[in-house]
Amino acid sequence: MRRDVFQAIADPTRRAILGLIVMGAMTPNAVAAHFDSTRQTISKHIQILTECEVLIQKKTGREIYYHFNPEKMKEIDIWLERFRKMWEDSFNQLDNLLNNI
Amino acid sequence: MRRDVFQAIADPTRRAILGLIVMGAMTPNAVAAHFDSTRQTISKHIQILTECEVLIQKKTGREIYYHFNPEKMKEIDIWLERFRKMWEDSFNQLDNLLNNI
DNA sequence: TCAGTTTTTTGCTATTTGGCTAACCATCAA
DNA sequence: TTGATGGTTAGCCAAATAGCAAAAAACTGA
Repeated sequence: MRRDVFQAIADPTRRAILGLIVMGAMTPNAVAAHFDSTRQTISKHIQILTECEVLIQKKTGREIYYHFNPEKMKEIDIWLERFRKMWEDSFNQLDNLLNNI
Repeated sequence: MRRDVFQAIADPTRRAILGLIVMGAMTPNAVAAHFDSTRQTISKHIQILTECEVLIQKKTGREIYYHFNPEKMKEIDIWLERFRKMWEDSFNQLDNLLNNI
């Protein structure tokens, strides 16, 4: 069972969940209220996000608050690093120009 | 058939292909030489990357050179933007500290 | 034209995924 | 203790995915 951050953010629902939780820690029920899917389905998505540690759970009583973990998301940013220079590099823009002749 | 950049980079083989092609445009055969998979399988991966426009094909004779398209990859960078402040923000580091008490 | 090369397309598998319902724990408040 | 609430797990299904082998295109060069 491959469970890395890249696979985690491949699903649009999971990206939306991350977009919610980054605003502030939430319980699964609170998250599910924003979607049409059942609580069970959302719970599964949250579980996948937790398994690859992009979310961290903190139990308080019977409620579980899920927090966003910046460190894991950073991995994507780091991977993106070597590609980023392609759109920041002005030489590349010249290269694109030449290729489009 | 969902075909976006996020789904495209979910597969480790496709990430590796992108890592190769960003160094310089390549033909499918040249790409396949770097992997254990068959040429057909690599061709399919390249096709998926092309469908979501993270690769662009340029035919020269009977050879097809695949080029990296920075613009599409940029979409990931843009999506990441709102999360990025979480690991750049010094207040968040304080927040992490408080949560770990 | 014809043989050879490069690349894609076409089935065909096995596995994974995302979604559901129903059942199951754990905890809170009467 | 008992019912309600918060959350996960189990079992099932349809669709998508990744991989392969084999066939078909498309082009090159003799």
